[in-house]
Amino acid sequence: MESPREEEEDEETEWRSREPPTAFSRRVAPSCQRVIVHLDMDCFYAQVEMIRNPELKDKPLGVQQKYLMVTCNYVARELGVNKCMSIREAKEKCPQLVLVSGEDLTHYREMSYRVTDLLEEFCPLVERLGFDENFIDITELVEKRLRDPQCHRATEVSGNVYNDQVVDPSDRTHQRLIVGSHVAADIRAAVYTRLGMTGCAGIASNKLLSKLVSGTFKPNQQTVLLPESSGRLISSLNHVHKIPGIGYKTTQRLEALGLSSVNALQTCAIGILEKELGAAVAHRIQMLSRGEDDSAVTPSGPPQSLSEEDSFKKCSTVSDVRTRLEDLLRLLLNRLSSDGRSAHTLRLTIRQFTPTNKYFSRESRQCPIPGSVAQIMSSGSGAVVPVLMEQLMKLLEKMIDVRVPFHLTLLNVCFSNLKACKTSTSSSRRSIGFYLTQKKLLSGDECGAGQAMGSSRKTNSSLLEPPSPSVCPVGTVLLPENIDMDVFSQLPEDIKKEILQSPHTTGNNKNIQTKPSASATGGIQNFFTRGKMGPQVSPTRGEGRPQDTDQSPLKKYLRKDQASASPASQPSCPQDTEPNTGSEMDCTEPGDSGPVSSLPRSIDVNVFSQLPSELQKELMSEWKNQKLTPKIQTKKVQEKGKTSKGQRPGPASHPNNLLKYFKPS
DNA sequence: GTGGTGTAG
DNA sequence: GGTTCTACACCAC
Repeated sequence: MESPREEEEDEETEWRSREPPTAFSRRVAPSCQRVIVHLDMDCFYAQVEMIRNPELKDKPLGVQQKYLMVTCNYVARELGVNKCMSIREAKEKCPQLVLVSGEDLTHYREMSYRVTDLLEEFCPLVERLGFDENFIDITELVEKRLRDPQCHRATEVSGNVYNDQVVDPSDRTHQRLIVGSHVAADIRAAVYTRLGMTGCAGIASNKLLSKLVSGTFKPNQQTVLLPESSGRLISSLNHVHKIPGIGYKTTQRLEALGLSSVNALQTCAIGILEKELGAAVAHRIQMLSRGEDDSAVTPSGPPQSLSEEDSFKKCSTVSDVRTRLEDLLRLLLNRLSSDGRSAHTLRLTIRQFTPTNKYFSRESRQCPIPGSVAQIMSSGSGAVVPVLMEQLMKLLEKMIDVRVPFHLTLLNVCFSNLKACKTSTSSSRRSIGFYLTQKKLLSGDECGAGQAMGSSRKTNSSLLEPPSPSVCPVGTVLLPENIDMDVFSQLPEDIKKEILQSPHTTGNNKNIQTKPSASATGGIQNFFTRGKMGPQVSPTRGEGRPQDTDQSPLKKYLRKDQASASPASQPSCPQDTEPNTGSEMDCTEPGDSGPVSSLPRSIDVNVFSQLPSELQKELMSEWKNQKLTPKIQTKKVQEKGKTSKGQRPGPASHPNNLLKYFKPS
């Protein structure tokens, strides 16, 4: 279920769309004409565990996270165990309870997306709600079946009818829901036969009602709600808190107004609600209390952020924090690599323990990840770990002073602002390549298009449109569509000029200016040149502008420690023989050199091996020939390069290489 | 873009 | 309001 605010916005949009239609108005069928399925997998984590280990099927099974049993199978439920019980209580009630650890969500996440993927085979309008629930708007599918003369027209509902209401096959709305129930049955059958998972479905005319009705017959059943019974369903909720979309805080405020029953909320004067909650929320929740919900089923697409977290009794030393953060980070990097996109924002969230407050609420700090770093990250290389660790520790120090005693009870590391990344070798079905065409807009902020990162569902659809530089206001960058602004902004000025002068830049060059974005001004330099954390901060060598070729971000990432020819025997980071601006970042992971035998010693084999093979070949060729004759190059840039003024350091002499790392078109 | 808040499973 | 590990949206700034 979407948050109330989003749905308010939807409502507003809907309302506007009822005005005389224009080319842009989005006409949505009246809610009674829609057919929405809510699919809720039965005790999802437990089912996944039983599929992984069929021996558990007939045993009472609980899934444990820390000291909590987050879910259990129906065998356990029959023995008195409930989800969210403490482990101790569950064991008391059911000594034979089998417990499996559910802290690693990998398998659940995978199955969750497999379910969503399968649903998308039926219909594109699938919205995820957590790992185990999906909304599917099957209106089109139902209409198609109703129009199809070949299709046998069912007169009976498949599954249960809420309130035992008698269906009227001559009623058009009933017909839709009858057909919808058969579609839902087909969907559930497919989920079972192909994935081995069972679940409950609710079929109704909107998301709210479909969700409410899906739980009325459990497990592994489905229920249709006919419109005449919606009042009864909504009234069956004995408290406003039971209405999806009204959470704890809103409930508190409603109770302060003396409103705890659904009926009280339905009949409350809107002015009173507006005064307490604001007009938008007031309107929204009163609609919900009446069973009305016009919000659209919005396809979720791939996740917009990836995070890993861990909670614990106490973490109070820097070294402990580092260990925990690094564990989380490595997990996250693996996931990012599988995902196939690059992350452009890094966030650290903590929860502090204070004696007075017991649990301090979460707080977080985030920072941008420069494009070039992001590219390396998504390659799956562990080489970025030290760099990111340093950033995480900096973020931590923005929240707490590590020199005085501290007590953390939770750490969360999050990658967000995920963008398509052509260099990915991922074949993941959820990878961005699955969703996007090869065409991609310049990122929204650079275009001034105002595409908030938080609303990338909309961004996703925008990405399917051809690039339209015309939307960029004057004064913004008009770069070739295959150029990553993040990377571009970090280049030396002379290289920027060279690129912009190349015939690739079809726009008006006079308009071109680099955006003084965070990534441009502080981004990569901050990432690479600040010393170690807090009390141990060491003066950095060569802080500031890179001095030579190897100080470019990419070269720095590629360069391995000079002394680590035998990585396994060299766990620490020895001194670099070259000027080093990168603090810890040059301390790369031990790599497997594999067949790559003729790399220059300064190159990290592990990182090298993650590069696209095309680029590997190119680099090898260059190193071998010691000259600039790569097979694949950004020709026009190189041509321009020949005419550019004077010698410039580093990347400028390899503009083609660097350009390979710019975002794909 | 950032950080807090609220909601959800 | 508390107990896990997420994920998303909104909004003020």
